[in-house]
Amino acid sequence: MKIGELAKQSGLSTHTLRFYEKQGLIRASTRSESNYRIYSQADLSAVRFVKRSRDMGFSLEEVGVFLSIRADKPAHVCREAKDLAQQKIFEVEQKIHEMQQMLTALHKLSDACCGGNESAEFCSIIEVLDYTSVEQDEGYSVPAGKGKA
Amino acid sequence: MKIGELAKQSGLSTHTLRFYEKQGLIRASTRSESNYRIYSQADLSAVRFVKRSRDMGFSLEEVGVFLSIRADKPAHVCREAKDLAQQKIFEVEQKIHEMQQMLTALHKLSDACCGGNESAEFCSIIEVLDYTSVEQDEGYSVPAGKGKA
DNA sequence: ATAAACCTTAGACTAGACTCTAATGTCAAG
DNA sequence: CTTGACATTAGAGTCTAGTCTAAGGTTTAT
Ligand SMILES: [Zn+2]
Ligand SMILES: [Zn+2]
Ligand SMILES: [Zn+2]
Ligand SMILES: [Zn+2]
Repeated sequence: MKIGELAKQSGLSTHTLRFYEKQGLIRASTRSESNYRIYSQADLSAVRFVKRSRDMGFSLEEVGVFLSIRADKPAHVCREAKDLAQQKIFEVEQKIHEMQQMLTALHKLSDACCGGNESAEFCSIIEVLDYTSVEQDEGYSVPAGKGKA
Repeated sequence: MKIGELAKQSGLSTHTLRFYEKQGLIRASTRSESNYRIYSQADLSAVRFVKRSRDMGFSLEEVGVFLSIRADKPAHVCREAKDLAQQKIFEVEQKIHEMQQMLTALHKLSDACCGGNESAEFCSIIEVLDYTSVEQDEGYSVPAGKGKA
């Protein structure tokens, strides 16, 4: 099949497929007389392998490592693959944690504000973003802010 | 204070502060005779406002909106600020959800593999990444894979 | 007076993963 | 035979948020 068909079958764009080739990830097993890329079913499998890996959060570089393991399994050991997976689990957990921290802060921010069409003069969101625990030399004092504003 | 001092006080680099200025976010209220940026306490507050907003996940563009609300509160309404906050909450929740999906998939991937120093010939990680629900025309069948490999 | 430490500018570079363009060649259908 | 869809290449552009460099000017301390 040609690149357009592979794009359809894999859910990636032709641009992306050529880009992956340039990155050394996947290449067509043959070329036509007119130099068109001709892909086999095995090529399609490889592309899907790449896509699945990407969907799990692996970078293109990491996918490259998986591909080279896949290309010559006896030359590699399980540990190589598992290390990558566990490293990725760690990274994703870290990011989830960061985002959950953000989310907590954002909820506090949002909940304090009425969200109405009134002037933002006493808007709690701006106040909270503005608040500095130790504010000196400014004659500025943090508003009490009991209600939503 | 000069930019180096502001950097210390705010926890941002001088590079970043000049970059923020170029982005139209914060500028020194005055310049010295020798054209050095001279920042006031109010400038420091603004920079901290920016930093806090960034830490909550807002983009520089969004921070710019917050800053303009902050700069002229009566000209704005609470809804503007709250919309931004809620939109961000939505985005962060989306991302957390995606990452949790990834995490589930990654755990499945990782748990199936022994992680040992044996050949990756039957490595479950490669197998799982390779698996395609509907695989035809290839004489290829998905391995049973009961054990960790 | 001279070195260290600071400041200035414009602009280039980084990462990651695409995404698109231009200029040209090829192929199938009407 | 021409039109339109598809293909080729090298290389440039996009996005975000910095990060760094070069080539110089200024301030402070010794
Ligand atoms: Zn409000
Ligand atoms: Zn309000
Ligand atoms: Zn394994
Ligand atoms: Zn194993």
